[in-house]
Amino acid sequence: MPTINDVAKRANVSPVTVSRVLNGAPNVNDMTRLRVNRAIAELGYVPNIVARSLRSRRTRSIALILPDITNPFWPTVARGVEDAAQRDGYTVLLCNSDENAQKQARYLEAVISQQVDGVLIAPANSDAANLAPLRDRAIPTVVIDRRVDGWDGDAVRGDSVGGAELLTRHLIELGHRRIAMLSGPATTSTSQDRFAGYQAALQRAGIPLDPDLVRFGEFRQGSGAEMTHAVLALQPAPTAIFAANNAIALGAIQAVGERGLQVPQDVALVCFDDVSPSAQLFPFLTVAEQPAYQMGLEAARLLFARLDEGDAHPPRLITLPVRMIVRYSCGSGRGESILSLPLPHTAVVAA
Amino acid sequence: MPTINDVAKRANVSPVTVSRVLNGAPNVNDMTRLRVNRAIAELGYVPNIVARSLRSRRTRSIALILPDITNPFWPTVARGVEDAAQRDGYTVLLCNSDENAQKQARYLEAVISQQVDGVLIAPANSDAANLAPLRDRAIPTVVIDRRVDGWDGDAVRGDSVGGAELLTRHLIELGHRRIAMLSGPATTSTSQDRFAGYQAALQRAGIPLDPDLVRFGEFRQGSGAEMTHAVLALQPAPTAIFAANNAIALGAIQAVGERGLQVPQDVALVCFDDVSPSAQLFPFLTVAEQPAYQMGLEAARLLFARLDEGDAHPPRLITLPVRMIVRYSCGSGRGESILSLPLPHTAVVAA
DNA sequence: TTGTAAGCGTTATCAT
DNA sequence: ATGATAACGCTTACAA
Repeated sequence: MPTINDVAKRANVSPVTVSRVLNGAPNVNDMTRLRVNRAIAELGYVPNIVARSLRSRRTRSIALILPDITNPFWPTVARGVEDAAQRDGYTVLLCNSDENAQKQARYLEAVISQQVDGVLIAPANSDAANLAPLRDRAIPTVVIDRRVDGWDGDAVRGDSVGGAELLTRHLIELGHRRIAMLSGPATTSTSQDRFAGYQAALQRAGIPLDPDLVRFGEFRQGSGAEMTHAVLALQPAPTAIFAANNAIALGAIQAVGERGLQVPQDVALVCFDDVSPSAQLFPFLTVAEQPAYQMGLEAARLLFARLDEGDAHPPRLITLPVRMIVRYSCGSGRGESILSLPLPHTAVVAA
Repeated sequence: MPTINDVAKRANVSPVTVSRVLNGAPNVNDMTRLRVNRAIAELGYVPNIVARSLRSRRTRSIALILPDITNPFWPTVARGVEDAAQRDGYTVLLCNSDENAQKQARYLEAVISQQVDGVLIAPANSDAANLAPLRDRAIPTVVIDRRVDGWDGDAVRGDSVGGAELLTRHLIELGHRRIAMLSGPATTSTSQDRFAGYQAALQRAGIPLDPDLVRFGEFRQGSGAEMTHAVLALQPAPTAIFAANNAIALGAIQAVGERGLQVPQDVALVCFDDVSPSAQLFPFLTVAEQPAYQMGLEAARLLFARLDEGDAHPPRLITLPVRMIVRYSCGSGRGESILSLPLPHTAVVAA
């Protein structure tokens, strides 16, 4: 592996000059720059980022810590982050915490050890203690998708409360009164907020909350199936289900099928997050779609801005609008129509 | 950020001794080790991997370069890699080449620059020139899922030919004679091999190959939909479709629906790779499932073995068996039965 | 069992 | 516009 010194010798300059060329410093003679670039090409030289980072104390890398890489929502967020990072010349370390606070803690230590310049994290739960290693070292951090109690730093979230309220209201308007709410862990803010929206919609419609119809589990298909079986066994059973995310909704569809019933004929279903990429295949599934790609993009931008500016600005919170996509099929069941509504009572808020 | 020197001072030892404790060297006095560990804990010291890597010339990181992170097949592979890596204390850099040779080249340069110890790659195409930077620098590499012409290094693949033949034969046994083959880029070996298996099955059944029924596009839903529309517009139209991967199959389902038809009533469909996690939702879809998780696991193990052994062993090729899952529904369409067949003529081959 | 010295490849700083 | 020097934090090699 050729080093900067090899390049310097071949170009008859000092290593410092090569470094200047590599970093696009303005004060380099055009001829010199040419010679250096030729030497770089001839040797197939690639800078050693490890050495650069050690000296410059910046790695131009960020960590992206996600709770579940097998849920298509998160890879979409990741692509937004990647695209933003690529534009700014940052490398993304993608970590999968598996919704597990311990695994998340291990990854945090790992990426601190890797000297990442900043961290994007969708935390496994809303306990700020889990983020202490970041705060202690003053590592710029943007929290994605979820609230963390007592943490006031940069954050990007979808409007969980508003979206949940809208979905629930939709079911109510269709005539449903026994609506089950199948949610993720009670310790995540998205579970809490979507439950709050559900509760608000019921209250506004004068429908009493039946605690039996509210379940907290995991944001996974298996958990969704279990919870669905549980609520469908109730007497009387709910006529509609609100799934707090796409994986839970898939579990619901599965469980409904296992009981010899069908969505939407026998049980109505709505959910948060789209079930992409196969969304078109469920023309009956009304969803509150969060702009996943944009969420990643905005979060990364926020982080890069913070890395540039330091603590000049106060923390920023970006709340992204959620749009409800009402899908319904007509006639034979093969028709497809998508009705897309902008959410009136949400907006991008800079706090 | 405390350094190894801070720890050394607090524990009244030299930095070298701290380094020994960190790396689990055997020749350290128990009392000393205790003092050092206490100092580490008290200071909240985390080793600087950048400095360690610069000196030791090993980063304990590997790159995983995948063609499409939004296809659930690849995240599953990634989880296998991650799990193997975590066990061996390696960090995985996940890169998404987007099936794009240029983007792949940029990522290769980036991870070389990052000094990764090794690379796992599912190459965007079968041209060995794309992997030259790895070969030139003698960076241990394992090629996943796809062949690279003229590259003889470690590799892990599924049995594309056998799986394709099995799927095609299945359709033939169901009575189909006009079977469309919708594939990915002709430059990827998986497209080529699956086409070869398709061809072999037709030939064995004495069915002439109709070039109009064979299409090469991209491994994406959109491409699958386009190709489906194209072949369904033929006169006479095919009665069955073999999709070369899950995304193409989803596109086929979509396009069939858009034409007012249904799978499997109007058009039969089989595909390579499962459409997980929504597999249960398509109880009609017969697939050739590659063991994605295991593929990642084996590939990582192969790489770690290579990193340990150097070039002691000749290149190893692991071909993983593909299992065909025949799904069929009875009666109302809600029944689910899965018939799983081990593939008789495939095996793990160590070459 | 522990320590000293040197150096990994780059860039910050200061000088010319 | 270019160069000399030192330093980033750690581990290797050697010494005690």
